[in-house]
Amino acid sequence: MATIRDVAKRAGVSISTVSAAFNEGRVSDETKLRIAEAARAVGYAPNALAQSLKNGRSRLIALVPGDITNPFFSNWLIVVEKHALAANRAVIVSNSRGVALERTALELLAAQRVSGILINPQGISDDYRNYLASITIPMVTFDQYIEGLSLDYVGTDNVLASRILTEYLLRLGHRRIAFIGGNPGLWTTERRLEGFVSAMQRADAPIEPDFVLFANYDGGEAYTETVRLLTGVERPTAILASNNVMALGALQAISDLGFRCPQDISLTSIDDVPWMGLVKPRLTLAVQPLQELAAIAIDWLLERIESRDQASIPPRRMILPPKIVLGESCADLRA
Amino acid sequence: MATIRDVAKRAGVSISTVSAAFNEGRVSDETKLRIAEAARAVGYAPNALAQSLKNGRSRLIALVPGDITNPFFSNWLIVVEKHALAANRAVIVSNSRGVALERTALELLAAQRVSGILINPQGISDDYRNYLASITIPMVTFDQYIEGLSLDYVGTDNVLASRILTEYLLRLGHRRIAFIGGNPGLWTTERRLEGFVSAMQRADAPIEPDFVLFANYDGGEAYTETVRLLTGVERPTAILASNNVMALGALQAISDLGFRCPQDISLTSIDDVPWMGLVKPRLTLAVQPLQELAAIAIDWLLERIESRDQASIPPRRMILPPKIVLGESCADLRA
DNA sequence: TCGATTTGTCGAAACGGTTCGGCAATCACC
DNA sequence: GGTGATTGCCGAACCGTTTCGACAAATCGA
Repeated sequence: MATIRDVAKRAGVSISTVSAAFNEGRVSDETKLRIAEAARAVGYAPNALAQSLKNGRSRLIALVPGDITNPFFSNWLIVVEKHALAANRAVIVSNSRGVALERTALELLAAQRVSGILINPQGISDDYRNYLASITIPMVTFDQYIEGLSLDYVGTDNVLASRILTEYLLRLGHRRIAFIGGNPGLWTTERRLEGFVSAMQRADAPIEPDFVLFANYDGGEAYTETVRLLTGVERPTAILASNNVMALGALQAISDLGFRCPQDISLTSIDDVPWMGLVKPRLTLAVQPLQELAAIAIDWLLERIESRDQASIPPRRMILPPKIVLGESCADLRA
Repeated sequence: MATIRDVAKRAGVSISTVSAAFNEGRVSDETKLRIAEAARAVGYAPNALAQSLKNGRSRLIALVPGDITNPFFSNWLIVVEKHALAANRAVIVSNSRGVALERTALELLAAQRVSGILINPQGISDDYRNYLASITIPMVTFDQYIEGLSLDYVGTDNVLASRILTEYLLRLGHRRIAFIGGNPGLWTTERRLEGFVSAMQRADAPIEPDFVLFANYDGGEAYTETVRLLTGVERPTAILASNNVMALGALQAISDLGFRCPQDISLTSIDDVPWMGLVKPRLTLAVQPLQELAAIAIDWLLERIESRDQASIPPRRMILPPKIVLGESCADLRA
């Protein structure tokens, strides 16, 4: 690979002049031209490694999603990448699937001196929180909020999302509603549960302990839990699944057991579902405003990265309301 | 951030000894211990940038998929990441969506001196081929094969995949079969078309020119094309879509126009479909052996990266047969 | 016309590691 | 006890950039 020295030699100038020519240094137009020509001739492209080492920071932005196979996260990548590319930065993805890997991923990214991190933090231990706090790289968290950390956060109003869905079911006459949550202790899980509980309580609808389940945001586990729910003595009339893959798992269980949705059981969920139009029945959903969230997150991150003193920017929070999409998955029991 | 010098000072040794201690240099156990302690005390972690600069190559592996939102590719990432992590390397994803970005992505990766590239190359111009050939970084191509390049390649037997599906339809009595291809000129598109054509010819079934369409591996375009197909004077009795998202687009069109699948029109496709069990009817598919392909690709790449002289390894090709999954999306016309 | 600025270029010192040759001190062997 | 190999550590050079101070030449103002 050609280096700056090769270019300098060929153009008959010093390496500092070449460097100045590539950045906005003071170089005469004539010399600039000669250097550009020489660079092309030897096939020179600056070594990003050396640049980053010198600058103390690379041009890489890291995205640490929980599960890249979930379209929610892969679409985050699309948005983030578009913005990053516009700022002449590349995106490095470290899929963390599981908390153990999350720590490893962060250490690797820190070693790479990435310029910023966009993370969906799934860890909940104090240890992990302390580790996050110790990272000095600009960071924006999304989806999962970690309390007590002074980090930027963007996310959806999860309480609102599940409250709206629950109230919708209640309005349709449902009283026996089951809730399938994600991982206990996670911010989104707890908030979505909170919205469900508050709506139920306000309507004086009883919350059956057996009807509150946790399936770790996993489709397979949601399937199992739903099977149990539907084969129990007393069945719910509706299920609120707190994310897309769990909703699909639940729907699969409903279908496999020979139940019909919504005639036998209603289903509603948070998050968009891939190819929703093809899933029968079309689900009623509280969809996260993914495009907006991701755009804000990456913009905030870039702002931190480019600011002289990022510590001077106070931690910000942006919480957007979900968009409600009506489908045909909820039966009207008032008839 | 603490540097190797800080550690050296605290441990009372030279920096070369610290370096030796961290690699497999000759250092006494006692000194090693002291250094480890000092490193912990100052919070030292090697700067990957400096290491890479010195070694001339980073510990990053790049994955350049066509479209990360397609589960086919995001699952590639899962497999690749697992293997890479085991080899203590991180994966950087540069989603190339479109050919223009592909070139940019590669240039960025080259500047980062990534140690290897796993690419699904969508470009087809001579220019692009020449550019690929000029890259000296170890590289393995997958899915799309570029002729005339001495690069490793792993992929599915695309001719076989569409031939099997076509023959299956023919056996069920279909004669008027439509083919929806991806981007004209792309390897997978052409091979899948080839399999379709050869099966049709062998069965003496006529290939209607209007029944061979290209929708650029895009669900929306497939939708449009299918609408045109179904509103034409003479409708096909079956459609072979050459990837998952186009199949879903076609199915959506079928459903939106009020046709029933498979009673009114049969549908089959290549690639797995996310949450296939929930898409009604379940599709008959030729599924690519993704896990195996990705594992081979990353293993080959790691082998190249770790070999002293990667040019000495001749280019290899691995083509695996698809797995056929029977659904209920194809009607038997012989009845 | 002369001193003060500005302009264009250069050399050298970093950034944070790795690596290699050198050099005592220790060990093995006869 | 002398020779040769081994062990454990060090200093210095280097990877490919950026940046800063120095400096000659050109330009400017009065």
